[in-house]
Amino acid sequence: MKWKRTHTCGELSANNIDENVVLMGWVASRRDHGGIIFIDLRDRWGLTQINIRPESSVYEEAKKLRNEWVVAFKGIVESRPDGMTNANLATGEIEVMATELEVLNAALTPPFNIVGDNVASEDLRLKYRYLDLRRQEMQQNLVMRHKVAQLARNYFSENDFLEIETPCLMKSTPEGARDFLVPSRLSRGKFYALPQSPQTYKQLLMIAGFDRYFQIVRCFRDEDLRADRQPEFTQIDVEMSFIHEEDVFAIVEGLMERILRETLDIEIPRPFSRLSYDEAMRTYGTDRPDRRFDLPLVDVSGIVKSSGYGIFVQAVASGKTVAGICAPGCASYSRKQQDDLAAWARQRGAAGLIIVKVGAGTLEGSVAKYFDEQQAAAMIAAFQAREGDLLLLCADERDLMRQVLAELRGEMAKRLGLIDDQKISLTWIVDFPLFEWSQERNRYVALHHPFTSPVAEDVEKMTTDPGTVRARAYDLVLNGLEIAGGSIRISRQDVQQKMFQALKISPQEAEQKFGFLLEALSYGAPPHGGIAFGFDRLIMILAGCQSIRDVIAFPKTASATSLMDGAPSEVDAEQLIELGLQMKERSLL
RNA sequence: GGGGUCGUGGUGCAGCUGGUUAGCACAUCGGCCUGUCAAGCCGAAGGUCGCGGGUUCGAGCCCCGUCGGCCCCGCCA
Repeated sequence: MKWKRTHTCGELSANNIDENVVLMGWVASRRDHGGIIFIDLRDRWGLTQINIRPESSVYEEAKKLRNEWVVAFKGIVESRPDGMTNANLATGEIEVMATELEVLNAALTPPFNIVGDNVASEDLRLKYRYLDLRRQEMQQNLVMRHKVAQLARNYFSENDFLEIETPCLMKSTPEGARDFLVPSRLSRGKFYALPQSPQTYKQLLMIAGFDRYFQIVRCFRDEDLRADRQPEFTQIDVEMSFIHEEDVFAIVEGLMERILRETLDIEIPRPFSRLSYDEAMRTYGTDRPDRRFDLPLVDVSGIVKSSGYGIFVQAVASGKTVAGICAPGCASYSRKQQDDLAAWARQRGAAGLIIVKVGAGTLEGSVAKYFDEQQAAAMIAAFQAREGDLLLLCADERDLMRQVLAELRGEMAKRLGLIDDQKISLTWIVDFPLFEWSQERNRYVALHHPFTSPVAEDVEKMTTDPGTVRARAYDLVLNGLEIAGGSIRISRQDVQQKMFQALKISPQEAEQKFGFLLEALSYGAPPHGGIAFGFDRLIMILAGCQSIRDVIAFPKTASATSLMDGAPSEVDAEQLIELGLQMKERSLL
């Protein structure tokens, strides 16, 4: 490299005219007119047009340049002739008249286009991730990610929080997600686990007196992937002492307010709306409703049980629920469209979908005749339906019904164009139950995690009636995605032990797995609580991406592999020997 | 573990109910062109259709298996 760069490719303007400059970057585009040659030089700050005239001493060499070559140009900033400016480019008023050129590195023709919208398939993008990341869209996503991370750091620091790092090699814990295990060489036969979250550490930091902690931290869960789930992901982890739920809400709302203002220039009303878990489940069928649109679930069991429609009557009699949503203006759906919807619902486990058209104050369609006038009016009132609407009804076990209708609600909103993608909807979900019955494990499991505090007056019921115990937990839902979740923690040892009991964790196991925490709780643990953000998901929404992979520099595929470097891979026999490990054929297990 | 979907020149896609030399766009290479900005025009090269097996006179197209990408269910406190 012969010269020192004087400017980036995004900063030259009319103010720099006549200056001698040195730019370095990648050839984004080459337009060879036979005489004059234009090169778009690209770096992460932008694009600058280089002008090479036939009389230039670098003309012959410039002819050889190809896309993605790395080059340095020395030249003079000139104003573009009238009518030749490019308003789409920050540097569009000027161009650099090349006087000297140094090729810093030639490049193979890339396997896909870096510029333009002919986007390659995702597996190819992942294999050549370093090329994919050159694309403007990906650069913008990672800039957004940095901005929000930086903003969060500043915000928490200004609010007197300390960023403290916690270990990546920790003790494996039962409950929750499957751990990634790391074999120990020094303690042969033993394993570390990578943290699913720094949950216990941040609680120990509270006990240590580091009131107001935060950390932007990598977490690991060895579970199957989704568009919004990676085996390693990042949390903004927060914990505070001597606080109540409201203190957490206030801090988080302040952060979200600032993030939305400074990234999307959106002002959001505070305080954020709140919805109890029960109400969310009743109204939307899910604990993370997308409230950018309405379309509520309406339980009409009470109305239909006295109708003449056998399916409904029997369903209600057998303890099932009949509920539905009202699809506005869909009465014009053809028989086929209706059948398709029913099939769609069956595919998701519902027994079917019963579809009723709404006329002028009446119900129409084959089912309508089973409803008398009064019942029909009650139905229409319940759904606040109008003529031309379509009622989509489901008769099933409550939880299944909710699951199906929640999905149907989202699907119909999409089809009807009810989702305003410019809109931001933030809702706190509160009043979660502490436990959830697990059919599979035949015991209660923690809905949130086993360190979540019960509501004080429910502590006694932890042993007698766990299903009714309320948790001091909360989630923050953004446009139907859970972006943060937290709780006030258990800070008393006796309550923590009750929790383990309720989860059928024996005192021995509790001692073995969580003895350190139980002991710590007995050395003066302050009341404390906090929250953790799914940082990648947050960025995904802010960047308008459909997948978390697009906001992670080097993500894994759906089968948790890295197509670029080939991880995971086999290791040398010697490495296994050192660790005291031996591979077994799957058939021998 | 299960379900769905995709896999065609370097890339993105098309390929009718299975039937002659598998199309298009971009990229690449060459030529022309002094003002373009994802330059333009002309021309060329480049694929046997992820892989294996099967059905058939004949398969990119049908069937079975397998590998890989993506989406979903289970799972993810």
